[in-house]
Amino acid sequence: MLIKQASEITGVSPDNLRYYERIGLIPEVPRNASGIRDYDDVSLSWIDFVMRFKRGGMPLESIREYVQLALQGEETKPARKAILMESKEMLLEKLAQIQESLDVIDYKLDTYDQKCGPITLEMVEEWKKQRNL
Amino acid sequence: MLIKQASEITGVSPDNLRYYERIGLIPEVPRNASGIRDYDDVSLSWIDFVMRFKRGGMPLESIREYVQLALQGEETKPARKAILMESKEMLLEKLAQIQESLDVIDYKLDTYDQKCGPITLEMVEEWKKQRNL
DNA sequence: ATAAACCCTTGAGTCGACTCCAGGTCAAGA
DNA sequence: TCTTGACCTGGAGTCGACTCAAGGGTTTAT
Repeated sequence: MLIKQASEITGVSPDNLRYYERIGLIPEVPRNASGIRDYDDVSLSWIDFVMRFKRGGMPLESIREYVQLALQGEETKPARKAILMESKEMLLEKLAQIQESLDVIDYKLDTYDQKCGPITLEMVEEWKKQRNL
Repeated sequence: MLIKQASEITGVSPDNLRYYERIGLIPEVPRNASGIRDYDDVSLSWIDFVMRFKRGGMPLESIREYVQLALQGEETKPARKAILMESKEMLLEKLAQIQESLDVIDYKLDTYDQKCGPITLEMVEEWKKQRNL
């Protein structure tokens, strides 16, 4: 399968697919006789795997590290497990922060008619009270 | 309160506080007679407010837009409400994506001893089955 | 056999979000 | 008074993650 089709399936631009391969974020894709990339199911599943982490907000460097370890074989399992556990922590943290942002938004939306203006001293007091400061 | 203390309270570096003010992400902070920033509760609550959005992953430009509207008064309420609702959508989307990343990680961790190696064709098949592809 | 629509690599450019620096002001203590 | 340390501005530099462009090869349809 050519890069264009792989791009349509994965939603990643051809330029980006080549870029990700260049920096080792995804393993090298098989080539045909003329050196043109020929994506197969394995290539696609790597992209799918990697993009889930990327969309979760993980830095490409961490994902790259994981992928490179995976390509090196069995003896890198402990290192990979460590990365996964670290990443999980990071994502849980992110989840909590997004939840906090959502809380602020819902608060603003709920009390929209009263509270959407510039912040005033009274609002600050109310704010503090709500957070026990 | 001097910038250093404001920095300690908010966890945002002084350089960054000045930068955020420069780009209009937070409103101008009051100054003392010699032109030195003098943070008060209102300044701090703006920073707190803005940082919640930022930590949620919202682009600074969107936050800036909201803050600038809020500074312009009552007649910008509808626009601000729209931004909040848009942001909420975006954050919910992010939440879902992070949840997906976490699912992948948990899957990998659960079946660690069997599945942590390079991706194989059998794994691709299992993968597809699990996602009904 | 020529054009159109793909593909390739390498390297440069862009953009958001910092981060640092030079050169200068100001306030408090020895 | 002089040093020390924290502050100021404006601008340049950095970094991650793209994104584009130049220059060239290949395959397919007409």
